[in-house]
Amino acid sequence: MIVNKKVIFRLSQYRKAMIKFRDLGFVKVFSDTLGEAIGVTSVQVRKDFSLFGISGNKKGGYRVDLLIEKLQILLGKDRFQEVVLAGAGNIGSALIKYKNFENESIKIVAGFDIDPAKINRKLRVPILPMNEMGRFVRERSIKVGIIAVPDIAAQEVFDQMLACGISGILNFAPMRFRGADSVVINNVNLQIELENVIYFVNAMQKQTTLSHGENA
Amino acid sequence: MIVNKKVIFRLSQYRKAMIKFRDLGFVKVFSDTLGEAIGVTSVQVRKDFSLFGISGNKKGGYRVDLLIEKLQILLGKDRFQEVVLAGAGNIGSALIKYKNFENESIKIVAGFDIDPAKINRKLRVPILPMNEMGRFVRERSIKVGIIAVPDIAAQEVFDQMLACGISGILNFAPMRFRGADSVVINNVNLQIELENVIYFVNAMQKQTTLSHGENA
DNA sequence: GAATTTTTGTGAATCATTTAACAATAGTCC
DNA sequence: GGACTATTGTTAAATGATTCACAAAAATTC
Repeated sequence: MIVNKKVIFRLSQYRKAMIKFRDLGFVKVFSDTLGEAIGVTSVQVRKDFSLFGISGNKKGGYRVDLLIEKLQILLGKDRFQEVVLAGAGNIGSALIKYKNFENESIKIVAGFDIDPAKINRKLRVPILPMNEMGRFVRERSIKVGIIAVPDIAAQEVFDQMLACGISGILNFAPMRFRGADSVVINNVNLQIELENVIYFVNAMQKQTTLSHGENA
Repeated sequence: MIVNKKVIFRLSQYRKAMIKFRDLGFVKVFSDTLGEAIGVTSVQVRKDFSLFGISGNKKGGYRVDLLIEKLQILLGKDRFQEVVLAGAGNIGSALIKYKNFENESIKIVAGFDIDPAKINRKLRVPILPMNEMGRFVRERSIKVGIIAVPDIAAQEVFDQMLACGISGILNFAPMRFRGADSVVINNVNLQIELENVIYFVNAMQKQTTLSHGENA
């Protein structure tokens, strides 16, 4: 089955909302409640679910526990997912310290950096030299990596990750990789995200100014 | 004109690519070169440009300098954009230290936090008490804020930001805000991004396993 | 237990985005 | 300077995503 990223993104959101509902004591939930929780229509919810063979009960909605379980399995949250991180700079370190991951069965098991000053094998999440990444990843058959190195270094780190069998990457370097077919890449470009906000804020302001102008 | 987020996102990418081309000494660039640089078709590039009245020359492509200038203006990069940040935790601090912003005429002018231990007015980007945010933002007529506080605190910070005139938000808290109409919000949900990568990696692996099974 | 209500699930319709097709035109070659 | 080529800009077609409309079924009411 070919599904697009957005659908899976919504599944994650559904899951999160469902957990909130469960913690509030809900036993059942309807597609419109769930939709409202994440900002989509009830039809969207049902369409998404039908794609994965998730079904509810006419008039009875969806059972919270069963739904969560199905989403967990779909999203691979039934077991810990080990992830490595390249680049122990600002963002890299922030991610390592980011608590939410561990609650969510994602574990950054090691960071890697070229800077010898950053190496520290004693940490809960050790920071190891870049050149040990290959062996580490292969030994543990890790499949997912985070790239948080400066863009100059990113392509090389990317190549190394591919070479040692990583097939999914969360990338914070503001660039596009060569040889990126057959790998899953999610790019997070903070600068562009912020630029985007700024554009729309400015556009709104122009809009307002214009309207005022028209009234004057 | 109503444009969607993705188009503006691409404009940012075009701009970045163009700057790279300029630095490489290019004087002109064609839509297919530019498209390839960011991973879209040449038609997409021209369509996007035509939306904003950016035109090139038949057979001659686009002049690098003029194109950059137009994109700069469109994206509000012709002047510094001041931004405040709420939450000086892991991600907040990383953002404050993030060098790329300043090169790109985005300036985080202050961080705000409730934790007294984090307050430091002497820093290049001072960390101030949360309750000073309103006045600060109003005095400087800042329009864009970053939310990097834990999700429990996020709604309140959001309300405060709106109250003091902020109309665009980059949000790192994994949640949806109440009363979010008439504000631009870009959500960055690191957990979901990673979860997404994990899903597709797992899906790929299942795919492979299945195919092998079929062959056996 | 029939009628009514509520909610799911889905095929068709709409809406949005991307790609294809091609005319227009500027430059290049001979 | 006429023929040829490369590239833009745009209209139309195709594809993709979302919403509408409604049938089916379960629960509730009378």
